[in-house]
Amino acid sequence: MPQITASRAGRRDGVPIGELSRLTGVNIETIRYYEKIKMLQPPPRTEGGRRIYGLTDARVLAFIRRGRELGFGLEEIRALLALGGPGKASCADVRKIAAHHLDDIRTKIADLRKLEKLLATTIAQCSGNRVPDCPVLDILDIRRS
Amino acid sequence: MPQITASRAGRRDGVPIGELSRLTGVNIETIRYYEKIKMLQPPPRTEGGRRIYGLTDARVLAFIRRGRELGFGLEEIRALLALGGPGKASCADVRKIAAHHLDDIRTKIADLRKLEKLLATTIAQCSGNRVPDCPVLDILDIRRS
DNA sequence: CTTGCTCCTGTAGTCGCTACAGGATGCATC
DNA sequence: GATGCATCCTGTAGCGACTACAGGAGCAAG
Repeated sequence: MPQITASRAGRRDGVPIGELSRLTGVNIETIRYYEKIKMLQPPPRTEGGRRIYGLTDARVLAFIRRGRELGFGLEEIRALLALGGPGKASCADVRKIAAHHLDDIRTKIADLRKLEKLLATTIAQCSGNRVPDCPVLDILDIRRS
Repeated sequence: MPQITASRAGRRDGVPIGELSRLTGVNIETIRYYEKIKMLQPPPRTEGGRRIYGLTDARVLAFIRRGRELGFGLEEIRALLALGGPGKASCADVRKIAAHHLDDIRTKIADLRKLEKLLATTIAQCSGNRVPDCPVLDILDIRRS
């Protein structure tokens, strides 16, 4: 079998941090940061002290990255990893986290939409001339709004 | 006469920081923070060293607060204050800052809407049962997405 | 004069990174 | 085997916009 005689966790040919960074699109410093805050397990090292990563690390890191892209906080992602991890995931728990996050997103969208409308109509009223009463400053100023 | 001979800038009856905080809805620590980063002029002090604020401070602070509520960054607000300040404001400049900010808001809304759709449809597919393949974990996992 | 509130300065923590400084390692080439 | 250069290491400080102390001083009422 060409399969692996691993030192620890099924890992031969590891990649150094720079290549993991390229593979996953996550910055090198960010990877080390994730290790520091325990989002990632500390990988084994070379004799010289350099980190060596395997497939599992790449997948976990990609998972984290995707979660961040979806706007999850690191703590939420940590929870999702724990749920998805040792196979004992209850889908309902995962769903709960995601649903909560969806609520947050919807609230943010609603807030931003209000802002957008207010700003857009205000800017539309602004001629761009040098006018003593600027509508944009007006909505900012308590005296008039 | 019980009246006060104002020390500096036409200011009688000043209020202490706690009252300014109540008046404007801005946290005390935040007010001091604004002073430190020079969003606010350092106010005069009592003999004992306590800050005394006047009307102008309250208006500026309210302006900043409103700007923050509208999602402007402190640097943008600083610029707006400078423009609106000594009466020499060109409305076009104000408009430019606001329009740029509006662009940002619209971009954020668009991004969040994409996220919302993706998450919402994914969560909808989730039964909540203990299923080996959780759709929510699936979109996070590189293997399937 | 004591109680209790407000206020003071200064520092450190939040979140999720990013950007150094000042070295050590590893690999290819001569 | 020496050299050069890319990559890596640790540790610390910075970003934005605050918030949260710690440890002390001021001040008004009873």
